[in-house]
Amino acid sequence: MREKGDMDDEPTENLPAVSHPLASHIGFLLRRVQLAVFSDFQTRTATFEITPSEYAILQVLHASPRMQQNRLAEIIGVKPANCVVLINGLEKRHLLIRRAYSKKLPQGRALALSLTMEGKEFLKKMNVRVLEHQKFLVDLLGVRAHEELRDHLTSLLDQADRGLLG
Amino acid sequence: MREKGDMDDEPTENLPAVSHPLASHIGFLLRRVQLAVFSDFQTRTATFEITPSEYAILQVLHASPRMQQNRLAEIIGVKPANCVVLINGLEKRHLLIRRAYSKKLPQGRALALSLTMEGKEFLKKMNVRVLEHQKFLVDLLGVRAHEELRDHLTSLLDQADRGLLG
DNA sequence: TATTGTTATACTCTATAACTATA
DNA sequence: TATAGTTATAGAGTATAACAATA
Repeated sequence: MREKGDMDDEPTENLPAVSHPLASHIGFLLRRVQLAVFSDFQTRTATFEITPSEYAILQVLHASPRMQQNRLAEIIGVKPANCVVLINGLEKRHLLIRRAYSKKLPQGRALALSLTMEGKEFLKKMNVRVLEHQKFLVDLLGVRAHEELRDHLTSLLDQADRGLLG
Repeated sequence: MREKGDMDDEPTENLPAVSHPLASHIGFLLRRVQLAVFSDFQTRTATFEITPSEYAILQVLHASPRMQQNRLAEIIGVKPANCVVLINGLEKRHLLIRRAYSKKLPQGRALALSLTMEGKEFLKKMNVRVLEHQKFLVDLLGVRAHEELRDHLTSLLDQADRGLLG
């Protein structure tokens, strides 16, 4: 039965976003949540004037020094061409160095990337804020849910890297 | 103890991406997974020539006809100014219509957005592919993990909307 | 006059192709 | 000559401010 107010040009009542059909779309949720999480990251690390992608570079090079650019680009999910610009900026700030390999494995024009001492100290200071950011997410979700979220995202990412997705 | 091969200019061995410190960064995982999931969505719906954001608009308007643009923009997480362009394109394709409210609630220049019959049929056909996309994700993760992922993302999104994040 | 929608614009991110440099 | 890196450029997505239209 229709109520008296149910007229054709009446606007839809305001509803919380969660009640919409998009609420069950993983892709939609991923996009919204990613923007929010990045925003929190950026806010907490604003004084370091660094983007999430640049942070990813420093973090990967800290764990795996003397890495090639192409391999680094693959890991952080950025095209080699775009990675160049990021690395240029970090090199100008003396946070990392490019060195030619003198021998061994790589072919062609391969360069080895490593953090400078300055870069390591920078990363150490920045990680204080990044850990606060991560702790904030854990506190919001709870330890268990945070682990589940991380594991499920990792599972999807692994399968995407194996070509089962995308 | 250091092995004989442990020289200073030797490159780091190749490792699966998952072994990197970024593997526990929710923000990093969200970005990578979102790109992969969107890519699968785009591939499966390529023939409809529609972006995820445009799909979100159609889906929301189907569930909530006569919605205002500002409210729609808020729900799909796009600035009103950018939403205009998306709506223009969908209107030119006759998938939705803009109508002025003749009376009642809204103030100012408010317009009511609704799907056309063509828009509803378009969405119905497209949803066949979108459901395949969603089923693919469920199959990859398993029903239980998919639900957990959705719930955790929703939880984070709700708290972000309440200003606790970002 | 407050609210809603629109335009214009700029900035970032991402994608592609063509080009350079090195083992 | 195959591999790695670089340049240039184009296209999305996003953000902001100024402006126009309507109750």
